[in-house]
Amino acid sequence: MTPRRRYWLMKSEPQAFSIDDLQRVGTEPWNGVRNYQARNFMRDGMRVGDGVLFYHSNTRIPGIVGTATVASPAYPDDTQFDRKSPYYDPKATREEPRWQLVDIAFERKLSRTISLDEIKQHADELGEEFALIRRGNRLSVFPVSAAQYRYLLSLE
DNA sequence: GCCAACGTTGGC
DNA sequence: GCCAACGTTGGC
Repeated sequence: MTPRRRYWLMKSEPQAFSIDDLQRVGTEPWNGVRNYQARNFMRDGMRVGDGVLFYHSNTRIPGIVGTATVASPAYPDDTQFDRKSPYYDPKATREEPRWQLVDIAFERKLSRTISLDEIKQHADELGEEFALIRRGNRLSVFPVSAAQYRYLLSLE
């Protein structure tokens, strides 16, 4: 039996890597995640074909700008071994990698940004537990329910 | 194992 | 650029 598709939200700073960048390259290793909870979601929760809401953070109008899909199982993030990378982790070794990632494939760009501001106005429909609008939440990768995924895209 | 210091995230 | 929130580190 095919497992039910899961859904995720992934944040990226557009000046570092934007939805347009993803559209250009098609598929991208989601490197640089250095938070254990976010890593665990990628390593233990994600499966090929899962749906991803692509979110622009730390920008003039933060919000959801496109969709993508999980395109690979989790595998070690190469940047942890690279001394020249800003993501280099001296405690990680090839034998015992610490950080994992998945590949993300472009699906589509939304016709408009569904802004954080707008998302907050729909807090009731999304539920209190929706991680994006919980106070102080800084996770860059987290699960979204199928209902939340559908609802957010229905705002487009 | 506690917790102060420090670093990062990300909205504003 | 500010700063609240909060995860991580490391001394003890």
